[in-house]
Amino acid sequence: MNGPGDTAPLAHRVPDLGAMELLLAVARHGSLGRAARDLGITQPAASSRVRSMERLLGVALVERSPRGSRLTAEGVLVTDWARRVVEAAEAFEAGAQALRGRRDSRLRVAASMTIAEYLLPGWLIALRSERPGTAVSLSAGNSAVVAERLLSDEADLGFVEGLGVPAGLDSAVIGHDRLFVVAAPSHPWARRRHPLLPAELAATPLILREPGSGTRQVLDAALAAHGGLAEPLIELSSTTAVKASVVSGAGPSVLSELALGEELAARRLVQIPVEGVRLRRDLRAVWRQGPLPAGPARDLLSLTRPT
Amino acid sequence: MNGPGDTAPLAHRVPDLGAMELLLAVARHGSLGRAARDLGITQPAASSRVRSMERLLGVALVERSPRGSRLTAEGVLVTDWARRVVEAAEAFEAGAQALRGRRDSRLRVAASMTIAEYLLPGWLIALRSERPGTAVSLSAGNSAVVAERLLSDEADLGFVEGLGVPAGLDSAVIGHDRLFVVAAPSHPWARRRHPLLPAELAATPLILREPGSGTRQVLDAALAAHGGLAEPLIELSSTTAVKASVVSGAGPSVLSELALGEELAARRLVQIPVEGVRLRRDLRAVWRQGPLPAGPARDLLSLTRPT
DNA sequence: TGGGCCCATAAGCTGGAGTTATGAGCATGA
DNA sequence: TCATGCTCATAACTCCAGCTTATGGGCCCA
Repeated sequence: MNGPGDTAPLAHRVPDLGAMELLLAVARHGSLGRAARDLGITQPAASSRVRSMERLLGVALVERSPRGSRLTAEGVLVTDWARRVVEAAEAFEAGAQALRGRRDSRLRVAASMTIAEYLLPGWLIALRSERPGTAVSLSAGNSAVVAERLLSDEADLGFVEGLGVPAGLDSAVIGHDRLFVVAAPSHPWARRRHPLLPAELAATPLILREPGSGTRQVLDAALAAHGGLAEPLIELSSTTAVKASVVSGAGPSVLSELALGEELAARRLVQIPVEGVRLRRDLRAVWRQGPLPAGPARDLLSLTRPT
Repeated sequence: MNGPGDTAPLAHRVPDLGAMELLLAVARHGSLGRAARDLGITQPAASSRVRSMERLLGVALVERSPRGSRLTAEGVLVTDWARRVVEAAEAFEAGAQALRGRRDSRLRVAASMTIAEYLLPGWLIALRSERPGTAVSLSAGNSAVVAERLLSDEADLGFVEGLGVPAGLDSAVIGHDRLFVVAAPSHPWARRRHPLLPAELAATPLILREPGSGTRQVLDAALAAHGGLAEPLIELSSTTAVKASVVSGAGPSVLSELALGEELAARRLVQIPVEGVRLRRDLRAVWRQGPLPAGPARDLLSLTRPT
C-alpha cells in the first residue's frame, strides 16, 4: 500500500484532519476568525494552524486582508483535495458509530461485508442528515449470518449481495453490482486486443476469496456453462488481500466494482473486457417476511434506491 | 458540509491519520511491533495508540496474542474505512507535492480545474509508483490558460475538457466526462416518472458556473438546438459553491459526473434522467504541436488511457 | 532451560496546539 | 475626525498527547 520511495509516515507529510476541517471552514466563511468560532477554537489558534499548514505544503493557501480571508488559486485546489479526505473521515465516523452502539440502538442493521464496507457509511451519513436522532448499530457477515440475525430478531434490516433470497425473508432489489475481471497492468491480459472469452476465463487459475463468498458464488454460476471454474491459483480470506495479490502481479482475479474504485482510477489494476457472460448480481435489502419495515428501518430503506 | 447535530469537530471523534496508518500497518504485518517498526516508532507507542483508538471507537479492533495480533471482525471493517481515508490523504499529498515544486521540477503539468481536482492526484500516485524519481509541478486554469502555458514553454503537458483543441496544440482523447442534471432530493424533478425533455431543461433557470467554464460551454452547445439556455438562476465561481446551492434546494444544475461522486452516493443530490440530448465531453491531453512528448510527460500520458 | 518472539505497563520528556492579552490595518458612520 | 467594529498577527504561557526508555510476563521452539 505504501508506494516505494516513501520514507516518513504519511501523517507527517500531510496536514491533520483538524487542519483540513479548518481549511474547509475558512473557505465556507471567508474569515479565519469565523472559521475558528465555528470549530470552537480561538482566532489565533486558527491563524497559526493555517500558517503551519502553508509552511508544510510550501504554498500560500489563504489571502488575508483586513476585511477577511479568501482562498488563493492553489488554496482552492488544496481545499478540494482536503474535502475528499474529510468526507472519507465522515464515512469512517458514521460506520464506526454504527459499530459501537451494540445493544441499545433503535435501528439494528446486518449487512454483507462488501455492502458494509463500501455503501453503508454513505447511507448512514445521509440518514443522519435526514433523521438526526437515529442511532444505528451494525453487524457484518455473509448472507447466512444476515438471515440468521433477522430471523432471531437481532436485526431489523439486512443487506445481502448473494444470488438468491434466504428462506423466511422478504426482499427488495436496491442496486446492482458488476464483477470485473482485473489484472495488474503488467499482466499479458492487459495488452489483449480482443475481449476475453468465457471459456478462457474459466480455464485460467484465478486469485479468489474462499468458496463461501458472494463473489465466488456468482462466478461459479456464470461459468458453469463454460466448463466450470478452474482450480484457484490462491484462496485468500479478504478482498483486500486478493487485491494486493493481483496488484503485485501474482495473477488475475474477479472482483466487485465497489471494491475497485481506487485501484482502477490509479491504474494499479486494469479491467479486462469479457464477452458473452453476465457477471452481475443484485444488491438486496432483506427483512423478516411480512409487511415492509416501519420507522427508522423504512427511512434507511428509502435512501437506498438503485443507483 | 457539516451535518446537523454535529457539535465537536470531526477531528475529535475520529482517530487521526497516523492512527489509521498504524491500523493498516498492523493489518499488513500481523503484529503491533512490526507495524511500529514500519512506521518508525517504538512498540509501546503503537500499543498505546491502538488502545486509545479502541477506546475512542468503543470497539475492540485488534486481537492480541503472544504470537502476534490479528484484526477482529469489527477491526476488518474499520480498517477498510480507514484505508479510504488514507488513500484520500495520499491523493492530497500527491497533489500538494505537485503544487509545491514550482520552478525546478522535471515535469510541468497544466490542467483544467476539474481534471486537476479529481483525476490528477490519482495519476500522480500511479506515476510515482512506476517512476519514483519524477518530480511534478502543477498549475490549474481554464483551456486558454493551459494552452498559453504550453505555447510559452511553461508546461510540458496539459489536460483540458473543453469542446475543441486550442490552436497550435496536438491532442489525444484520454477519456470522457458525462454531465448530469442534478437536483436536491426534495426538488419536484426528483419525483418525475419520465425523463426530462431537452426543451424543458433549456427553459429552466439553472444554477451554473460563470460563462467561461467548460461545463457551461458544452451545455450551451447541446441546448442551442432546443431554444438555447435560459438565463441562469444564479452564477457562481466554483463547482463546490454550485453543489452547495443545489443541495440546499435553491434549484437544479448540470455538473460533471467527476464532481458528483460523493453527493450522489450519499443521496444529497439525485440525478435527473434526460433524453434526446448528448451531455458528454472529451477529456484530452494536449501538447505543443509536433511529436508525442518524450520522457516523464510520456510516462504520465501512458497512465491516462480511457477509463 | 535459555532465547526468541510477542505484548503490557510505568515513568519521564518534549513539542505542538491551545489559551489570553495586546496591537495594527482598514472600513463605516456619527 | 474620531470612535467603533471588523479583520489578522504576535507574544508569552500552559498543558497534555504521544513519544521515548526500561522493564516484566506469556508463549513457543531448539
